[in-house]
Amino acid sequence: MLSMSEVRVRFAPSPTGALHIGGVRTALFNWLFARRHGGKFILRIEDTDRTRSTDESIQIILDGMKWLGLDWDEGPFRQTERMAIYREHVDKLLGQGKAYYCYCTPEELEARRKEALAAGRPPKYDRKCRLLKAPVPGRTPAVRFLSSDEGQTIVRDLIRGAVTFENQQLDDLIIMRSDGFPTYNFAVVVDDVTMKITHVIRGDDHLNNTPRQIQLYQALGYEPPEFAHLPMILGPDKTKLSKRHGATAVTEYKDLGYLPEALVNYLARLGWSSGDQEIFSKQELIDKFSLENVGKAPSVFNPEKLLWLNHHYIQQAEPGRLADLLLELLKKDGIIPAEARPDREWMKRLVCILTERSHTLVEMKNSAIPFVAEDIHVDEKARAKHLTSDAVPLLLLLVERLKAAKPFTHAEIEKVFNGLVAEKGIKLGKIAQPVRVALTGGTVSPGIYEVIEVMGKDKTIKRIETAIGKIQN
RNA sequence: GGUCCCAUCGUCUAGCGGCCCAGGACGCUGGCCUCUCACGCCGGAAACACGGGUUCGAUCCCCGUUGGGACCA
Repeated sequence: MLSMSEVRVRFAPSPTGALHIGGVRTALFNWLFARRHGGKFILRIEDTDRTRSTDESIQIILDGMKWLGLDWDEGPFRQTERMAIYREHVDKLLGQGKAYYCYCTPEELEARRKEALAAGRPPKYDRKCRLLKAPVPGRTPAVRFLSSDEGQTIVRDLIRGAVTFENQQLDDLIIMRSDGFPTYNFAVVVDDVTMKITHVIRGDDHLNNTPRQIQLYQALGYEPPEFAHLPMILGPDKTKLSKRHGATAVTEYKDLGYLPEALVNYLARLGWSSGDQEIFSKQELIDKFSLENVGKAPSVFNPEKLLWLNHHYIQQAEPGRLADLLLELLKKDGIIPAEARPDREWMKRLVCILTERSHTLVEMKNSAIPFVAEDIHVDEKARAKHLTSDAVPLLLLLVERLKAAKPFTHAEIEKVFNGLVAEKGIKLGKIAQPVRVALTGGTVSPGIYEVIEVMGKDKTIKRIETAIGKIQN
C-alpha cells in the first residue's frame, strides 16, 4: 500500500539526442503514476556528460513531452546547476570516512584490472588508495565510495519483487571524478533524495545500479525510495530498441503523421495491460494505471499495431483539428502556398471523406492533393485502363448532366450517375472509374459522389473535360 | 567472463491451481458488403520453451536445462 505522503516521481533523461520511444514510455509511466495518485511529476535533465549534452536536445525533449501532453509539475532541473549540492554530499561522506580520495589514474586502473583478470580474480578495485595518509603530489583525486563488503543488499522492486545482491560483488565506485563532476550513480541518489522522490520508476537497465545506490542512500542517512524497474522495449530482432530499428524518436512519429494520443495509447499497452482493453483515453489510463499490471518481460515494438491505433484515433479526431493539421502539412510540403487561406469548412468536409482510409496524416495529405492542387498527376496505368475512347461518350454525357445538376450535392450527383447507368444499361464502375481517374489521377479514392461534391462543380467539369481532350488527341 | 532479470499465438497481452483441449488485440487469411481502395461485418489458422518435482489436479508454485535481455567490465 502506498504511504500517506505525497507521491513524487521523476523523469530524468540525458539530453544527448532525440527523445526516444523507450524514454517516452518511462516518462509516460511516471506521469501516469503521478496523475493516478495525485502526486507530482518532476522533470530533471541529467546533463553532467557535458561532451554529449546539448541545449537543442533539451529543447527536443521538452517539445516531445509537450506534444504528448506529458506535463510536469516541477523543473526542468539541470544537474549542471546543482554542482554545489553534489559537492556538499561528497564532503559529508568524506568527513564521515564513508568515502576516500583515489589518485589512481585510468591507466593504472586498467593495468591492474587486466592483471586481476589474468590471475583469475574478479576485476574489482583493490582499494589501493584507501589507506593513503597524504595526497599524491601532482595528481587531482577522484572520490570513491567505501562500500560494504559483507552481507547483501536487497532491492524490493515493485515490479520484480525482492532482488538480492551480494555486497561482495560491489566495488568502491567513484562518486566524483577528478574533474569535480559527480558520477551517474551518485548524482541520481543525491537528486532523488533532495527532490524528495518517493518512487523511482525507470528502465530495467538500471536494476543492477540499484544496490549501490541503496548503499549510498544508507551512507547518506536517507531512506531509499520505492523502486520499479520497467522491462525494456526491444526491436523486432529482440535487442534493445535503437536507431537501426527505424523510427525511434518521438519527432519522427510526429513527422510520419501520427497523433500523440495514438502513440500514448500504444506505449501504455506496451508492457502494461488492463484486462482485454486495447483503446484507452488518457483519462482511462490515469484511472486504471497500476504498477501491478506492468509485465516483467521485455516487449517488442510493433509498428503495425501503432498504425492501427493511429487509424483509430484519426477516425475519432475532431474534423476541425484534422483540417488544421492537414493544412499545416500541405503547406509544409509546398502543395499549397504558405499564405493560402482555404475555407476551413470546406477543409473539414475534405477531411471527412478522407479519414476512413487514412492511417496517418501523411496518407491523408497525399489523398488530399488532387483536391487542393491546381493540376493532377495522372497515373499512366490508370489512364491506359480507364481513360479510353469508349469512355468518351459517357463522359461527355456526364459533363452535360453535371452542369445541369443543382444543387451540386451528393444526392443530386448520385441521381445523375444512376440515370446514366439505367439508360445505358452499364455497371456503375464503367463510368465511375474513368471519372475517378480523371478527377484524382488514380484508381483509388473515396466514393465518387463524395469526391465530386467536395471537389466542386467547376473543378470536376474542368478535369473531366481535360481528360476527354487528352483521349481525343 | 561475472552479476542480475526475463520466458503464453509472428507481435502486444489476459490468465494470479481446477472456469483453459488457453481469451482479447495487431498482423495474416477465407467470405460478405461494394463505383475503386478502404471501413464495417462474419469465419479461420496460430502459443502455455524443455525436463523434473509439489499437488487429487498445473499455463499458473518450486528446481534445473535451454533460450533471450540488461548491467559491469
